[in-house]
Amino acid sequence: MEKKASEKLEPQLREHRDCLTLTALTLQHLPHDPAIGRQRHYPKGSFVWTAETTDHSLYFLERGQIAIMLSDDAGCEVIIRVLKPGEPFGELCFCAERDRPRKNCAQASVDSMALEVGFDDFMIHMQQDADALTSLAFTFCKRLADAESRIEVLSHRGAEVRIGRLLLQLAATGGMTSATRQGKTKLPIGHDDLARMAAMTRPHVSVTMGKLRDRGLVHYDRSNQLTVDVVRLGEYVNQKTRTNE
Amino acid sequence: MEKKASEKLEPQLREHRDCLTLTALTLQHLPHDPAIGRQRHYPKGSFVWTAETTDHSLYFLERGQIAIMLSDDAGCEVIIRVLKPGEPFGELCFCAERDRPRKNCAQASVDSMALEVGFDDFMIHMQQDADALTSLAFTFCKRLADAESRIEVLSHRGAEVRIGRLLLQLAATGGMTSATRQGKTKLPIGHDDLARMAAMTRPHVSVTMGKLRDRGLVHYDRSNQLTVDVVRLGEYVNQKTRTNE
DNA sequence: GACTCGACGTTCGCCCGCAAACGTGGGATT
DNA sequence: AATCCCACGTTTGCGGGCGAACGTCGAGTC
Repeated sequence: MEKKASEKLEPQLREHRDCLTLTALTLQHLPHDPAIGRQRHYPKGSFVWTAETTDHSLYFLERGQIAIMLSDDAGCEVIIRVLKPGEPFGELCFCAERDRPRKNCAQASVDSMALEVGFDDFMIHMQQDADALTSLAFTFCKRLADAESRIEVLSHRGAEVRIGRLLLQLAATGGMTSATRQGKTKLPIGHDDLARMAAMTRPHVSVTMGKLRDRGLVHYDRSNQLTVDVVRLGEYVNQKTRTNE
Repeated sequence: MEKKASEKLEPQLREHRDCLTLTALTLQHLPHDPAIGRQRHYPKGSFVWTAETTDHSLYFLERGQIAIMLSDDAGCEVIIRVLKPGEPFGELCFCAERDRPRKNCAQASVDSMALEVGFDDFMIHMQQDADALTSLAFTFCKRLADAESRIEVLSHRGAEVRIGRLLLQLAATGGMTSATRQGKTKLPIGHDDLARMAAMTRPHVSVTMGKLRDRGLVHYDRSNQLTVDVVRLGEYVNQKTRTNE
């Protein structure tokens, strides 16, 4: 019974984090061979690829931060995923895109370094290294779960629930584990990025965040990072969801 | 130049379909050993698992149709994915769910048969069969692409664009390939299911579909299945997206 | 053929998310 | 210290999506 508190909070999350640490594909699964890829530098704001890019490669982020976003006709608006160092990205198989006119694009949100690997080289290595292949499958699995979480977020039309669930998802996956206390999670993210993730306008995000802050579910101000009270926000969002359905 | 017409329409889709046919994990990748799993029967409307189910297994659909949906507190509302015979489903790794109070659930939309396989048995087989493991990775990849398409669909708030893009996605992935002509795709789906996929209300879907039908972009009536004019609908949706941004 | 059932259609009023424009404060640069 | 720049805040009018309730048509059942 000594694990009661953490079990009550997030038993599956704990298991999930262990799983990720152990099995997700990272830069370390690649052979330490300089010939395996080419190191590239991406200044802040530059694109690794855009909707117009035709050649598909794989990348492993070495330093910095890359955001995968949907490239609207009017520019890249919706953020699908944000990558941290070590993670692979790119068109991980040629299946990734359909015949739709839009594709995604990848933009460096800070100054970044990435290793570009040819798809064929990568597949050859995957077929030779069963551990790496297993890790690749788990990486896909994790991202699929993330994507389905995003689908859940976007399936809610109400602003508070939508932002609330997005914050909960970010706290569960990308959040700084170094919480001040149980259930408080810091999120290094601005309203602008939240708006692009929730497919909302930035002012509306500010209004909604203000409401959540007034209720004491999140904390932030001009000089302090966003902190989410996961437990209370979760309760509020669930109650709000129930009453609206 | 003899492939000009099809290339112009959907070059990547063709490649993608080949890719799927060749590499996606299906029932045929399992060893033909009756001890590998247990065959189960699911009557129409019954659940393979619900939000309350605690044990996680893998399933391969043998006959019928299963829908994976988000289990809202007020029941299952949003359809994430619809499976066809041969496809695997279930908690494909224990990472699938986070600490969020909601989980997904699986409901048989018609009378169905599925093979239940233990996770451990499955993983053992995956580690012994490199081809199956590669196929598993491609299956995840395909579903990740599908999920990201859904994110794109749900990121649009306008009803016509939202329904239009959903129809285009369904036509590109699940649609009957047997088109009457180039660019016309039949979709065996009702307004009710469309509403659950687009996270809209059923009446609003009917209104929106009526508008699209008036414009000649889709065709259907009380006794004829839905047919989508992929090319014209794509043009309309893109134009509509541009003017609104 | 009368019945039921399920799927599609229609209307109306409320609410809320969006757009646009402007205001405010803090931190970094000079 | 003055400046610029960026992130967050706030307001108003408007459009449209939602909810609810009801209507209509076709198909299968007996």
